[in-house]
Amino acid sequence: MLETEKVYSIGEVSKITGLPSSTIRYYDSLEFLPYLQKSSRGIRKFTQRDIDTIRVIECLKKTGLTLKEIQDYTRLIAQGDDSIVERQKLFHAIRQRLLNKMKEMQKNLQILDFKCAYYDQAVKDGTEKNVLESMSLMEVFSKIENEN
Amino acid sequence: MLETEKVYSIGEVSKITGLPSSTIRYYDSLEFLPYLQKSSRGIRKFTQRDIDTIRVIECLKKTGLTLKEIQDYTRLIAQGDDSIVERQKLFHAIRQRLLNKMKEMQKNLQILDFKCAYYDQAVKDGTEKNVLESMSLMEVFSKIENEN
DNA sequence: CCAAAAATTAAAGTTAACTTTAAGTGGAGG
DNA sequence: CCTCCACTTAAAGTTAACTTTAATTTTTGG
Repeated sequence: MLETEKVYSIGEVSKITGLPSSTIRYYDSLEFLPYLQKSSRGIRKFTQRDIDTIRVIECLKKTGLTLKEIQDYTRLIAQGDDSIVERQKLFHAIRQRLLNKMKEMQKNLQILDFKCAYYDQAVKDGTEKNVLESMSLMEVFSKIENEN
Repeated sequence: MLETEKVYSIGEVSKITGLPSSTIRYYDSLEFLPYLQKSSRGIRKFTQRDIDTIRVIECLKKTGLTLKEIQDYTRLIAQGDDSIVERQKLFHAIRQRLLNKMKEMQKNLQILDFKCAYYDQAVKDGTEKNVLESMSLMEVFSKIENEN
């Protein structure tokens, strides 16, 4: 029994990933899927590996990479082992980028915590007037700055 | 001694916030700065309050709100105390949105941790070939799923 | 075997969020 | 007074990341 890997159509991959088929085709046109195969008639045949690649692309997009940057990365893949050091550096840099983003999110959470507390008080009072005097956003900002 | 609050020019605010003047004007044109005053000759005079507003706008943008959504919020401000309950709800929802985003970032960090470990090993080996067999991204994905 | 559903490409269109340009005004320093 | 710099508006231009359209072809189920 020869092990034949399951292949997926673009429609199936669309359902699995939640991305429209047009987007997946668009990504393919940017050469984001270096392992993707096509049938003799030109129909795309996705394997689990291609789906994983799409998931990684989504991850990279979420950490703020542009499609141009992702393209640079997938082109490195196409170069094979010659580019592994470069790709190693790249991923460590991207990881750092995400950590910075997460730190920023923490700060934004503090601002939103303040805003929630502010409006909770305003709703209790029935007016903003008194809250404005007793709670200052500036204090939150300088607190955030000084955390460093 | 009457307390006169310091006012800033658009150029100063640009330096403080890191946003181009054109962007600040653009935000003003979208009515993002409900408290902003202009001189008799039409020159914008920013107070600390306006700068704080810009900081909050940046925070909202970072948590993923569109300018359209931010506009909806600043229009609520213009309605005064009548809209405080709505604004309270809004900020609690935005806060939840940020928390979800932060959770997603955690997942993305796990993917990037895997990618870093993968390439660290590949660089050690001098090739990807063996790593491909011993480390599977799919395991990371299913682990992430099952964390719930 | 045939109709319907799903796939293909190339090219044009869309949207959000700015950014630039053009033409002009106002105040500060020499 | 003159020049320069920072400010103004309105309108046009830009860019990224898709999305839609049109015209075909392929695959699939009865």
